[in-house]
Amino acid sequence: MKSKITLKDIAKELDVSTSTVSKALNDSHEISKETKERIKAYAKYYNYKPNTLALKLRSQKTSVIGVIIPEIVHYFFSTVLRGIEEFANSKGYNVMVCLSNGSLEKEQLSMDLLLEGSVDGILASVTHQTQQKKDYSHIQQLVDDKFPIVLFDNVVDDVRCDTLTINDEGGAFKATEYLIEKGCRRVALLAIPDFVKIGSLRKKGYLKALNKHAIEPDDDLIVVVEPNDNIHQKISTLFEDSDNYPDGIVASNGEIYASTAMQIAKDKGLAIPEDLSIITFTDSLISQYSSPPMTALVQHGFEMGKQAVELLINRIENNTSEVEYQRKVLSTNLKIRKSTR
Amino acid sequence: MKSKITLKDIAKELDVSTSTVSKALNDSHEISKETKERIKAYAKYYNYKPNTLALKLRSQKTSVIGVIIPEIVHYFFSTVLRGIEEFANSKGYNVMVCLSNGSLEKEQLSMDLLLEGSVDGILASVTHQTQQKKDYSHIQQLVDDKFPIVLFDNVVDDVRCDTLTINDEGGAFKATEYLIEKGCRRVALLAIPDFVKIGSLRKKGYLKALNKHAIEPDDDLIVVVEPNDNIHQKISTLFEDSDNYPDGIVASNGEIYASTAMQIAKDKGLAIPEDLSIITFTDSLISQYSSPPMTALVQHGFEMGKQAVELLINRIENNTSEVEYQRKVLSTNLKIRKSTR
DNA sequence: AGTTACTACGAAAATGTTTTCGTAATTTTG
DNA sequence: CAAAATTACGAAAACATTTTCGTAGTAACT
Repeated sequence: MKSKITLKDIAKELDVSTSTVSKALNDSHEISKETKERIKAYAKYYNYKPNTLALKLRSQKTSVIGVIIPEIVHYFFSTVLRGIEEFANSKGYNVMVCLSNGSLEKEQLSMDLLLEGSVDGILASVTHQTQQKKDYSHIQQLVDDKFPIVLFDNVVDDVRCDTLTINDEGGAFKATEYLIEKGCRRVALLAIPDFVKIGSLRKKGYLKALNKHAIEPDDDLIVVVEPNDNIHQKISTLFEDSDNYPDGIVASNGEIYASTAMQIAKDKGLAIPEDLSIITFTDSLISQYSSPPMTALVQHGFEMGKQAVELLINRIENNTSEVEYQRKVLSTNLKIRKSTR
Repeated sequence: MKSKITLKDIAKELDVSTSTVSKALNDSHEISKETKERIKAYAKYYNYKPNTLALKLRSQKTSVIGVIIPEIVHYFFSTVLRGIEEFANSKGYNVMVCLSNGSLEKEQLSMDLLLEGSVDGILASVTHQTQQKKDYSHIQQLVDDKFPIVLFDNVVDDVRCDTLTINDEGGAFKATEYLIEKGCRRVALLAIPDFVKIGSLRKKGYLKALNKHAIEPDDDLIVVVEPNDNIHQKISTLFEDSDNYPDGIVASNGEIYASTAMQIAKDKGLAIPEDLSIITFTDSLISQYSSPPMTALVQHGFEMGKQAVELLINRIENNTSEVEYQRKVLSTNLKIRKSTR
């Protein structure tokens, strides 16, 4: 790589001091017009670019935001990342991504890495494993150090820091109630294990809706899909007894599950939405392009990314470490398609 | 944020020089065992972490790789990014992402940003707009400066640098030939405009396969979908004349198009795959979860990301600026599902 | 005893900036 | 015309490291 020209080079060549050059390029009033012009012309001619590393060291600011997410090949997370990138960029920040790939260990590693002064702040969605093991020490440590951090989507309550979530409970409630209002009486829930925060919240919303409409919850209608389960087999349990098929499904764990359920139902000869209505959490391309296209709870990922950055930059720039942390909740809305009556 | 302890702090407290502290922590033989132990103990107790920025400035190395991609909410690109992240991490690099969002201007901006010394090298897939305008000056400039850069997926040939692509021509050929061998005689192509490199290559492969099997190409069977087209309407032109329906479709522009075509065909009463076979480029969740699941050309995104990083790190670390650039091509393979006979 | 070698450390330079402060030279003011 | 103010610049510190080189003191060899 071609070595770059520095302030010192310019100074030597033009027989002035580096401070003069620096000031001239920064348009300081301390420097005479002629000198400024001379220096600027020279700098421009040799395509001088200040060394970012030096600037960062000097200012003790990296202008980089670290993002830690469990996965990237994932519609919701990539949408959030898009929001993060766009908004961060508009504020003069760059984005560094670290994928935890569902592993607590990698999550901790990433934090350590980012912490070693590479970023001004961290945006993170914790992995399921972290929640399962309830090991939040790496996050707690950041908070103790007053390092700017904002948790989004899958957050932990035990740590006092800014968080941004979607209204999981409300969304599940909304979806379930919609099905009930459309006449469903046996609404099943494809659930995420309770130890995952969003899992327990969505289940809560589901139960609340049943309760409001005086429908007795039926344990057989709640299928919890664990990490290593065979999805197809697990969901098939809903369709074992042909006298007791569900007439509605809320797939709180997303479209892959919803789609699988739809396929199983079709194979059993059920018509959708006539015999069975399905609503999925998270609205990606699968739900849009399945047949029939699925009614979905849309989570505004882009908006979430944007607002998360907003919170974070606020922490970073206003040194608001003493200010009470915020817990923001984004609402979801139901996008009605053809998988519901 | 809590201010961190520095070498100087330790030195002052322990009444030695900063160089001694530095050497002690780096286990230099110049320092006596007792002094080392004293210093290390102190450093550990106060959780000393060297300031990364200072290290980077000193070593003139950021250990960061910049990635510029057109989109992130995109199965293929996110998969590539996953490969990049994982492999880069294993080599001690972090990943900075910049999204060009399909705009040449943003692409240039991102390069400028990254160039200002924030990264050791750049990995980029150029946007369609860049190829359309044939403005490669920002890339050429990097190459002229001998800045490490590797282009992947959508590359430009006019610039002499390492590239990594999938075998677009071969893939399209393979897909088309497969359909012909299964008995299709009217194979349509959903095409990307010719100015996009991968678009012209895929079309070439398609035509080659027709030629090999002595099938006369029919312009009516080649539908070029331009950026602002109404996809549904454009693809529908294939199904205007019921006497001349295609019996095979190669969706070189991906699953959304394949899926739309499938929907249109179904609406026209065609059975898939009996009446119409469909193969899609890029294999994401849509093709897996559509009904029927689609036969697809799988592009090994993860592998591409990994190899791209490999090439780049090689350039960075071995100062191989004089070495001839490489053009690697990754093969694709056909994943047979239910959308083809 | 005189030379050499080694040990254990410190001073200073180097990475590339910005910024504070000091100061000649000039200009303005009363 | 002397004092004050302004202009235009440079020296040096600061950011936090690593590394080269120098050296005092001791140990080892001939």
